[in-house]
Amino acid sequence: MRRTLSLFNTLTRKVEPVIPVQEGRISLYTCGPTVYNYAHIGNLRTFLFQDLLKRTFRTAGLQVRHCMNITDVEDKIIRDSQGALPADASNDSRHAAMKALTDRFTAIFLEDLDTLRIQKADFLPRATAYLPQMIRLIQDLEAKDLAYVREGSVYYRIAGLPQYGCLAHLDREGMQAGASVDADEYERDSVTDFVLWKSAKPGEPWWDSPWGPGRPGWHIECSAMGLELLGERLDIHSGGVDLIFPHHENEIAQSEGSLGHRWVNHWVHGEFLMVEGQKMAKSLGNFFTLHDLVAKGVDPIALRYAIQSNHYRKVLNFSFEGLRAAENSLRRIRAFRKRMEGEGQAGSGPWKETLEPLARLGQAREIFWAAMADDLNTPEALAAIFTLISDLNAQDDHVALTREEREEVLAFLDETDAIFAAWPREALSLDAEVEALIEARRVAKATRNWAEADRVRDQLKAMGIVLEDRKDGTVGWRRG
RNA sequence: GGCGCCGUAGCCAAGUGGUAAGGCCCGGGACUGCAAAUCCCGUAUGCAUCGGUUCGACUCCGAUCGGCGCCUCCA
Repeated sequence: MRRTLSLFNTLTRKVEPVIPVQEGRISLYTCGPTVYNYAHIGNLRTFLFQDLLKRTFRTAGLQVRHCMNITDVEDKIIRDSQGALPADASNDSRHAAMKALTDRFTAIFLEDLDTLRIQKADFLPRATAYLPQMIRLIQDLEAKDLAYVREGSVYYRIAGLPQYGCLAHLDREGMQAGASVDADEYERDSVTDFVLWKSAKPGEPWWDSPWGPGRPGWHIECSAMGLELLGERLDIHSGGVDLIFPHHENEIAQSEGSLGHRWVNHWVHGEFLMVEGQKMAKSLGNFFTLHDLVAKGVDPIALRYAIQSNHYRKVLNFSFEGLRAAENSLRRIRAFRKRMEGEGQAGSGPWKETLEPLARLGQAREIFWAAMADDLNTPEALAAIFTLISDLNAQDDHVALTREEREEVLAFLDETDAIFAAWPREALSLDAEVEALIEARRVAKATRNWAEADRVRDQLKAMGIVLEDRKDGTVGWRRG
């Protein structure tokens, strides 16, 4: 079945249902990384939120065409890649140096996505592969008198677009007051006009263009690639809140200036992440990349859960205590899954409120989806899972669920895991060594050799296998 | 100066006009050889503060205090 989801739209500042332009198919553009360094957990929060968004739509029965750009030409990339080159280095060698840096960090970024079980976009275009499209778009804006040339650079004339400021909800006067003047862009008609094409300065890699050697401005790549790969009417465009202005406002100016009509229906932005109550900053020593945390022994999936269990539009305070809570919460869900995979134990007397497990499950599923459909309310959706677990655990203690009921519950866990990717089905088989140890412990226990039984149990625990003795004498296990 | 957000138990957090979901942690009990897992019981007379509206407010309005964001590169 296909469900309709609602999301907060930055354009209107209201939660609105997402009605795809093409029924059942969502086009999604998300602003990707600038690949000049390791992604930090703040960046990754945004990508994790977008993964949640995408997986929720897919699990809700919609197709999603997702495009995420890889920004591989930009000031910081140039700064970090050109330092070792001589002043008279050729343009080819400058490009090669830039590409070496961006190739390296693109690969690392893609690994990070895998580590966090973030599904890769259907399109991952690199900006440098779309120069012709960007140049064409700028020419089109020029033809429409929305762009002008100054000394080899091209600027967007925001005075030409009435709706400029609609996304950030800024009026022109307010912008004038706050705008600062970039020293080397003083030649613009208005300080709030932004650059579409930057003329090359000495020491920078460049491309040929109708305006001479230069490189694209930051905003133009998203418009050009979004238009090229997803089309003239996008359902959703997303990024971090910091991109609302100027980046997304400028994307709207470029795309809608060229198209002459609305480009994106739903703008969705994820909030920031703080660390232990403070803004994340290298100077505060609280700046973490995924690699830093993994090196500290953090389970990346616990990080995924810690981030996704908070609402995406609220500032998230990352902490190691929160990470621990996430690990423990996951343990509870996974233990429940394991229990449902096994058989029920003999009941121990009457239970005060016998449930109809399938009805209870259906109720949990509805609450879960109502919460997710309401602007991705993950705290409430997860609460529906936890109360279900609590009720069914209690039920199963007294009147064991049938095999069929257990399978239905597992199907719901699969369904929710398709979104959260944190409690997957795991291989039921164990390797021979573990099997042998479990048997050795069973024998020791049967002969009341408690010391040996405990020793083997500890040994297994060190190997990541936790044993659980059941009432009927059998022994269960789980990874922990 | 302009625009906007947030303040709910030790920690995280939902709710947003009808009398406080959920998770983590913690205490007591059951089960167990001991554990683990699980179950049962308990844990905010109160939702930053002070006023107001209302039969009734954590939820609406106003003020105050505290924290944060954007207006400039930034997830």
